[in-house]
Amino acid sequence: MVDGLRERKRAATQETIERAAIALALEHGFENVTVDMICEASMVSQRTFFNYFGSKEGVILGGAPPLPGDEQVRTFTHEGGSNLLADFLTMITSSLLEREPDAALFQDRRTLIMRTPELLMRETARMSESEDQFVAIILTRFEIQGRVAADQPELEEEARMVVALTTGVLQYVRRRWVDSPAGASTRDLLRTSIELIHSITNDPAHNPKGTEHR
Amino acid sequence: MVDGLRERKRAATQETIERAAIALALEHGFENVTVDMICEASMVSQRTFFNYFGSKEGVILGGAPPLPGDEQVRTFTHEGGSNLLADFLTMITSSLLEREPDAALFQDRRTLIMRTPELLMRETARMSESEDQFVAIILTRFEIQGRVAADQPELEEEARMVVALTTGVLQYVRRRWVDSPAGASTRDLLRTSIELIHSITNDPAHNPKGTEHR
DNA sequence: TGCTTTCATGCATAAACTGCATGAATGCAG
DNA sequence: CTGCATTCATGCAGTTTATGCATGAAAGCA
Repeated sequence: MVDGLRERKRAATQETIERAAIALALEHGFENVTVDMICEASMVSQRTFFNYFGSKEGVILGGAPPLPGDEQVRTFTHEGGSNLLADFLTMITSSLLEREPDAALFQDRRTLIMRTPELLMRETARMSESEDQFVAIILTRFEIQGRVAADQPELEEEARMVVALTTGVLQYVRRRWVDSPAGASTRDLLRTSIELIHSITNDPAHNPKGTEHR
Repeated sequence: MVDGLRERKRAATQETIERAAIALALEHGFENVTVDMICEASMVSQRTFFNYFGSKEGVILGGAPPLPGDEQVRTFTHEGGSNLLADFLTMITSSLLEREPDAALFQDRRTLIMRTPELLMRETARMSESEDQFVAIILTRFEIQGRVAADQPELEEEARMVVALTTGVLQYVRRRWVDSPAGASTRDLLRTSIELIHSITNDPAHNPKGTEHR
């Protein structure tokens, strides 16, 4: 008795609705799809749709906020290198790229979010809502690295700034994601982005040495 | 003939609605105020409200996106120091603090936006929509500083990263704005923020440690 | 077999918007 | 100041997202 019949039915219904919604939105554009259209395609009542997802955006964004998994957090806190921002950014992007059971559905979902400003904005907002949890993760890393909380407030401020900076950089990374060839390496993109940040913040003279990318 | 009667009436109506909306939202909270309430308070029809502002959010955010004025842009492009990010951040925050005719109304509006996540999100989104204009401003500064467009693409990438970073830092700055004493100096806040960024990104070992394979 | 919990649905309603028609106010000749 | 064109405020009907409530059916369980 792994699953009750109820749970299985519930999961099936949810998946049906999600697939219908994503397919419709990919075809007509998110804003041109009504909840009624999704309901008809997935053969549920409108009320059931809202019981499951709460909003039209919810069905595309998925139920849970994109938080990193336990192992990703562990890697970040315990095996971090010398570059805090880079490591954190790596963890976040990993969690964004974490795939669900169905890889194709995952891709469709990401495509849809990327091409719909409103959805992108919502996803960003959702991540900001998790700010406190991110801060906690970073503080854990500080502790493990021996940066004790003699001055907890300062450490927390630093952590919050890291989260804020990451939010910004993510905007940049996402833009590069959408209008870059499908197979482009995320790691390369992150590396060049980090370098760019350094060249911006590491001035004063800002001397572009032989930094050739691509 | 400075103003036609029409223009004056129009301006008066707009102001009446804005004041009513902001006052109501400050008192009851933005989400607890309906458009109908605003309309009743300002004695216009609902249709007129939407003719003026297009949306419930619009009446709080104001008509125009918060873009820096010409003089602010000039200061940024011509009298910039060695710190690109700091200068740009300064320009943006200045434009956010630029006051309209009525200073009190301006303050109310800011307070309201700061304490309402949804409005804050919208304002952020609005600013992101102006990304291209910001990039153009930064590129102008590059040009004036002699960084010629031998490699335009790289310069543009750098500019976009600056805008992205600024978007992130703004989140941090705004949070400090809301829960800090009213008289706190914006300049000090910016300075400490910039220092924080440097201490985060200035790690000596700029060594892109090879992380796991994906 | 009966009882409880869960679930899908219908119904009513709120609230944000939009399109369209219309009459009134304003601007502008003549 | 008179007639015409433009602009404007409004009413009205309709769409869409979203919520609360009641109800009967299905699933779990004793």
